[in-house]
Formats: sequence, structure tokens, C-alpha cells
Amino acid sequence: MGFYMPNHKIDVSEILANLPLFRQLGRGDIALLVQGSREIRPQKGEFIFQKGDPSHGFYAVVHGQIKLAFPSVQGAEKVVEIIGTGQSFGEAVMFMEKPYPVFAQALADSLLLHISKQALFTAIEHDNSFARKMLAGLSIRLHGLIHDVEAYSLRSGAQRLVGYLLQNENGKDGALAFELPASKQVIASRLNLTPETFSRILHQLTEAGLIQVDGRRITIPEVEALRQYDP
Amino acid sequence: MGFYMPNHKIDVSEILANLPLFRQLGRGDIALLVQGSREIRPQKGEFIFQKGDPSHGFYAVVHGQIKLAFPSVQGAEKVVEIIGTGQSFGEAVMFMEKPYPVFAQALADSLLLHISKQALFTAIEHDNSFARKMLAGLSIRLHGLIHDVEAYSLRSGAQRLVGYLLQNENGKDGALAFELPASKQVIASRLNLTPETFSRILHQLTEAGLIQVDGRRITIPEVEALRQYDP
DNA sequence: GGCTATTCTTGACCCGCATCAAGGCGGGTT
DNA sequence: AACCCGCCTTGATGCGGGTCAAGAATAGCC
Repeated sequence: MGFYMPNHKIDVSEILANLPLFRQLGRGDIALLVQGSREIRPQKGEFIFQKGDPSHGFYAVVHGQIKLAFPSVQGAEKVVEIIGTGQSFGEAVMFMEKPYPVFAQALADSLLLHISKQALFTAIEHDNSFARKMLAGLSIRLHGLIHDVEAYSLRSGAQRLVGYLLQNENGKDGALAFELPASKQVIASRLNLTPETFSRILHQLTEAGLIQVDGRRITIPEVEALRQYDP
Repeated sequence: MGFYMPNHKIDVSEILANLPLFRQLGRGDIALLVQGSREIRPQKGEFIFQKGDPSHGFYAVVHGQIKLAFPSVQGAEKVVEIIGTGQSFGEAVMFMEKPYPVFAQALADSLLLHISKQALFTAIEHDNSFARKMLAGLSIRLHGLIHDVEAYSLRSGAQRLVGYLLQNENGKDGALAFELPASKQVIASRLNLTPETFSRILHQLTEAGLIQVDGRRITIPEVEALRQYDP
């Protein structure tokens, strides 16, 4: 299944240089990173690593989509994060001796770059503003997790879902429409809900006239109204 | 209440040099950090910062105990972390432009050092192994949060509590006894439980002969048995 | 196009844990 | 001692959301 375009030699350094994390890194440092990188082309459903595997570097998503999740008894699993094009994952584990606390699985056929630990460390040596960028990157990750903990702890399922729908909204008001970035089950798990409950909440919100749902397409006729939503 | 020892000029550089984060930092760098630090002596109950405050540096706990938590409606709150002697907090926020996502409150009369952002950044410039130490520190924090997310998502209250009791256990088996590091309410909140539920679970575990409780003192007669505990 | 396999929805039921409401138990103060 | 004021425990009740089970809708495939 899923043939890729014949291997047009992709320009790795070009891609790396355009990743948020690496922008404003010098030519030389990029070259070093390229040395330590290799391409990975997982098909949909393929695992990149399992929980418990050791880390030898981190991954950047050139295109496609990856999910990070905890395994659980009999197929049940909890999605921690959905990683899309231009994002990266697995940085934090590099800086410790511990194995991956989650597994990574492709949600779609994807193209990843794996950058080796060593290449990254030498890049850090050369450009000490780079260390600060990594620190900033990790800090953002950490804030995201704190936000999740807050949401899980003291918000209801409906509130988490509304918050999720609203996060694409960048200060706009009025109407807003977009596609869910993954299947409803995956997003439900990301929000710590079962697919059933997720579906029911979408239904309630629709009944209340706050959203319209057509498959993965969500329309919010009045952002402010949804933001007001309380229960 | 609570008079401190008259201000014996404490040796700040000595203290800083012995914090896990700063060990193996050179004399010169320590001196720089000392320049940028100031003492804070909050009494029990006092707030160090509120959620939403801007960050100008981070804090190290010389002695005492601090809790980080989210505020919530009418006194309810969710404790994210309990910080003890020798630990530090607030590092991650420094590297972003965002305000604190939690508030910090002293659980006991404490002595803190506040290290300014600038002092720390210059220390990073001087010692580029220091950046890597900070990266490692943040990574550990991040792992802790991921662990929490896993626990909240797919473990029951009893399982979280058992996990908590067992984390003091370092590979020992046989018996084990210790004191809870804070009031039961605070620990309950840390585990995402109400004090009532916390109390009931302790009761169940006691009934099952897996632990003994005497105020804050917990005795585990047989670690392995508790680890085996399922529901 | 039609067939199968997922994904999604809907309904009925249930359970873990929160909530509400009284007490008990210390520990410090006068 | 008697009092008070947090902290903790115990009981009764309720609700959010999980689980189980069946369909409906959709997508993938020959």
C-alpha cells in the first residue's frame, strides 16, 4: 500500500533549516546535523518506537502525522500528543538516561528525520544560543503538559473539548471552521474521553446551536458563544 | 509566630554550590549567581507568587516546603507539586515570555533563594555544560509530568495512592516506614483525590493488612504485597 | 458498483469518586 | 481543664463519564 514518489533526493539541509527549532542556526551547524540525520518513512500504523525503547536522538516530522501514547491493557491506550508537519518529538528523553515513557506510531504515511544525539550535542557546543533555544522548546512542552494536567484535574469533559475546539481560534471572533486533525477516537483519547462520550458531547454542543459537525469538519458560527459555554 | 534564628549571615555561595543543579559549577560562576540572588523567608501560608505573575528568575529551597498549585473556584485547588529542601522551581517559565501557570505557597516557614534570570543566563554563557544540566533538569521535570498524566489517565485513585506510597521504596523489600511529607489534604490533592476519598482508600489498605497508619506515619509491613495490590 | 472493515453514534446501565453533612480527634492557648 | 480550630474520618447520596451492546455511516478495496 501507499507508494511514495520515487525517491527524489530530498534536500535534508533545506528541511532541517526550516524547522522551527533550527531556524537561525548557521550553515555549518546545519551541515553537522545533516551528517547525523537519517530519513524514516513509516507507513500508517507503523511504530517508530515502543515505550521502554532507549533513545539515540530525536525526530522531526517533515510531513505526515505521528501520535505519542501510553499503551494500556487490551488495545486501550491514552494519546498524549499528536505531532504534525514541522514539529518534533523525543527531545526530552535524550537528556536523560531513561527509556521512552510513551510509544510513537504513525497516524498516516509520513516522512521523518532522525537526528542523532551526538550531532545535536556537538551543535549545542558550537552554538550556545542553540542551547537556549532547546531550553525554550522544552519549556513550551512542559507548559503544555501543565496545561493538560490542569485540564484533566479541574475541567469537565465538555470543558476540555470546548477548550480544544477553541485553541485553533486566534483571537478571532465571529465564525470559524476547520477540520479535526485526526480521527475522533484519537482526539477523544487526547482529551481523556472515550469515543462514546466524545460523540455525545459533540451532539450536545450541536443541539445547543454552538457548533455544526459534518464528519471531521467543525463549524463554529459564533466563537464568543462557545467560549461562554459553561457546564 | 515563628521567630527565625537571628540573621546569622548565611553563606549563600555555600548553599548554592550544594544544590543538585549547581554542583560542579566553577567558583566563578557560583559567584556570579550569588550576585544575582536574594533571600526570601516566607512564613507558612505565605504566597511566593500568584498564577499570572511574570517571572524574573527561579527559586531554590534552602529549607522548608513549598507547594505549586492551580487556583480553582472557592478555595478548591489542585496541587501540582510539593517542593522540598534542596529542590528548585520556576526554571521552565524563565525561558518563555509567559507568566506563571501555577501559584506557589509556603507549606512551612521557609528559606528560599531567588536567582535572577540574568545571572543564570550569564552563567549559561560561561559554562556550556551548565546548559546541558539545565536541559537535563527540565527533562526530568517533563518526565515527572508525563508520569502524572499517565497516572491520572489510566490508573484508579487507589492505584495512584499505592504508587505514591511505593515511590519512596528504593528497590527494598520487606518492611518500610516513613512519614508523609505534608498534610493528607495536600497529598490527596497532589494525587487528584478529595481528602474524603484519600482517607477511605487508606482505610481499605489498612483493612487489607497492606499498610498501617498512625497520623502521618505510614508503615508497610511487606512492600511486595502492596506492590501486588490490584483494584 | 457492491462488500467488508472501520469509525462513529445511540441507548441502557453501572461504578468510581465527588459532594454534602456530621461528628471525632489532637494540639495549642488561656 | 475546658475551649477552640484545623485536620481527619465516616456515612449517605448523586452525578459524570465509563462500559457494554447494537446499529448507522463512511471509507477502503476488489
